[in-house]
Amino acid sequence: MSETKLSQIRRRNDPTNPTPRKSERTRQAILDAALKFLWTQPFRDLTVGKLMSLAGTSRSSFYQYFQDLHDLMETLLCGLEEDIFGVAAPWLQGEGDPIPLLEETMEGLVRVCYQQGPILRAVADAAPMDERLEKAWADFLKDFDDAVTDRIEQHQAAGLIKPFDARPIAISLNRMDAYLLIHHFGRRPRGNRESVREAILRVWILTLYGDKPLAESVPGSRAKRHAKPSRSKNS
Amino acid sequence: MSETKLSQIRRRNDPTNPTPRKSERTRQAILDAALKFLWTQPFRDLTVGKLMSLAGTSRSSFYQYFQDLHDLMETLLCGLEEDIFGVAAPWLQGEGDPIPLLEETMEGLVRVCYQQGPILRAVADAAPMDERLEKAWADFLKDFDDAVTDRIEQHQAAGLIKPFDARPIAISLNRMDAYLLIHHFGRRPRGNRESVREAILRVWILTLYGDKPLAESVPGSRAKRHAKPSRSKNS
DNA sequence: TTAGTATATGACACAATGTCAGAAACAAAG
DNA sequence: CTTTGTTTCTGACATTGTGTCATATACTAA
Repeated sequence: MSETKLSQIRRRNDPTNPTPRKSERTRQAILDAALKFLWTQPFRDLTVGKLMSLAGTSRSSFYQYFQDLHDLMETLLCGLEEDIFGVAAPWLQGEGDPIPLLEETMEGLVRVCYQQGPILRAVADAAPMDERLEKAWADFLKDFDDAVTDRIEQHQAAGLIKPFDARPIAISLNRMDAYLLIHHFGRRPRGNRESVREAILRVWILTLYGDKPLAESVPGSRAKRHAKPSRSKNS
Repeated sequence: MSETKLSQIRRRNDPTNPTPRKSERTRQAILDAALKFLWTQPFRDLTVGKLMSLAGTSRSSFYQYFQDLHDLMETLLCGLEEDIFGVAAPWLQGEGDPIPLLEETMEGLVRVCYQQGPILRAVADAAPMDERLEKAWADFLKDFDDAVTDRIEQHQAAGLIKPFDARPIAISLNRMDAYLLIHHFGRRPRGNRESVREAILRVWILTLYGDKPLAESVPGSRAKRHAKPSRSKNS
């Protein structure tokens, strides 16, 4: 008996298995349904009932896969965190002239958040309602604060950035990013990718490398922009 | 009959009335109870039942005074907004050397939030759960973004601040303030007033007036602080 | 004291959660 | 194809919290 059972378990857990277990398909259906819902409605309107009717199974089966809605959000957050740290690698870890690296990183950040904005928004919305999720969200932010702080300090040691207390600046920049990305990409209709990217990039460069001569090689930035920039008071 | 009725109403609405109406006392008791609760517990644990048992009346009477918990939070937010705009006046509207004005404003901001931190935190926590409150909170933030943006642009016109796009910087600074104030003063035990004040002030001055020689007149800052500042990596 | 209004209360209907025992679907072995 | 053991799904239930309403109680001014 034990051999048989073990082989079943082995097969079942094999990720290359061509026919994934039913449970995996259902689980994915729930995640897809959640995403679909959050593209058009805020997290506060999501209930287990609505979600599962979207996913096409009964309400109670939700609890086979997730403890509750916040647990589900935590799952989505984990995926997002990987993606974001992936695209942030150039500036956080790359070598060479930091400004092109920063451009690449922000380009990627905007791309990822443009695609997954609702997750960002929904997690931020849901976090205060659940202790665990609140912790996960705080850690997520803190990981970025730490990474950015370290990078600033490295660049300061290398003379690329003026010596100031790095952490508050890192926090400031990260909170602005979070606000802008959630605000513009958190729900449909989404804001303009290019303008968000440019706004974020401009502030980072100005804040960190502002005393250096600005490279005009920013891809996508219009040719001349030396006059007082158009006041972007659109909230 | 109409005279009698009117005089009652007049008396009742007179704020200088030595014996305020019962309803006013109850209303205040509810607000006090809410504040007391929020000093020690997060908004997510607040229910109408708990609140009213703290306030000393029955659960259902809550609804005579507020539509729901979010409506109550909105009331608390309004009070806070007044206080904050009050203390922010020096830098936002004052005349003269901007750095002492900024110091005064940040001193006041920290003082007010030290005293009312839980309101700030609870409103921020509760906002995503209610459309109206979300709007009120967004407006609250936007009012600040607007005011700071205007002030930066005025100082830019006067040559006190270098010419850059003011709004993203204003947003960045405001979001950092919100984060730090909520993080350190949003619940007990609260963080250190002085260190928060210094951190915020440093970033604002560095960001806005960074190219100017720094006045060492910051009240409360220790005499010499020219070496690399102690890395404040305490989250 | 009383009349009339203001305030407070308990009972109710409703919505959503999370659990559980049993039903149904599935997949491997005979 | 059937059997058998396991996985997955489901409806019913108990629980918690909300907001409303008719009615009871407590005020206040005359």
